[in-house]
Amino acid sequence: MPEGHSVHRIARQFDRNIVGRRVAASSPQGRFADGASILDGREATSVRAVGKQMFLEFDDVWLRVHLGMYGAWDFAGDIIVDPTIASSNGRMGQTNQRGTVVDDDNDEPIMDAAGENSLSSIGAPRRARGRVRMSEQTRGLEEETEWPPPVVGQVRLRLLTELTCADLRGPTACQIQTPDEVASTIAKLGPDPLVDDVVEGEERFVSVVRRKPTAIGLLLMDQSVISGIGNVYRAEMLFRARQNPHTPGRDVPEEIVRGLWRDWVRLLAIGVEAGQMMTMDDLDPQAYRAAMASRDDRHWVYHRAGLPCRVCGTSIIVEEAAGRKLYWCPRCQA
DNA sequence: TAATTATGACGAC
DNA sequence: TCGTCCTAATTAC
Repeated sequence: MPEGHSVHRIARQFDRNIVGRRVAASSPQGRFADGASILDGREATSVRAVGKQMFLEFDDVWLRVHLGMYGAWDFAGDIIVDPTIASSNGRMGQTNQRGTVVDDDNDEPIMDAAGENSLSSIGAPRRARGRVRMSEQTRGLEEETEWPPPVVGQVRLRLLTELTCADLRGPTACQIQTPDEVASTIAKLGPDPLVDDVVEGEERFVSVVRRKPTAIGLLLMDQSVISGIGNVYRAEMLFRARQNPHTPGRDVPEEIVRGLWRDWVRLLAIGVEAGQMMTMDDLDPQAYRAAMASRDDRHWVYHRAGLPCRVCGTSIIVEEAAGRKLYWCPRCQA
């Protein structure tokens, strides 16, 4: 599910609700029993997101989590909500003070603990009043009577504070790291606009891409070249730049490469604030609303194989590239 | 009930 | 380039 924007949002949830608190850690599923026992009873001291990975610090012990293709964190309990997170769903500038929801596949509907969806206030985040549960299945918050919440499905790791429960399932990576190991993991990653200086990041990205014979469509997905881009953003960014995915990096004009980086800076920031991958922001508001209303209609090319290109009408094509589906318009991106 | 799918990444050839 | 791992929802039969 997650590309970079989701991971930064999840890190903010940890910052609000877990950091600064002691946790009871367990592995209901059993596959992270050793790691959980190391974390159990410790206080979370900080959290970092870099690209698609999150690092949660417990003093000198770090937890590294990579959600992979279908990993997810579910939060339950009394949850302090980041006002900027809560202000998504087309209601930018408003603050839902009672609750929010984690990513579902494509967006994050907002509801509060009472099932309403229109609370608004500006200011510091407040604690949810009732006991609530956020999940992807329910797409909202619902009253929770049991505490701690019953374990549902394959929970690799459960972190429980007095108020909050965070359940991790399906991660592709979940491990304990030393500070050195964290540093080494991060050192292997390409620039992340929300972590690195954007000017330095641009230079790093441009110099690598402009040296490589590898197709630009592959380079954008390469986490050592640029952090946080996944299959959806890859396809959308290439369309926005009208770039052929097969052009070798070194043959892509420098200004286009710089444009790709700057587009990622913009899209990531928007994605983090909005809680969804907004890649059609250059559409006019009405067309945009119409596009967003339909679930299958919110991208330029992603998941649109066989459908007419929104710009030129040509059939969007899909091909397999390094085991992933690559969507693009053969005419606009000739 | 089984097959298919997914916004990822790794290691073996 | 292929197989493999991780999980759950959706679709097909």
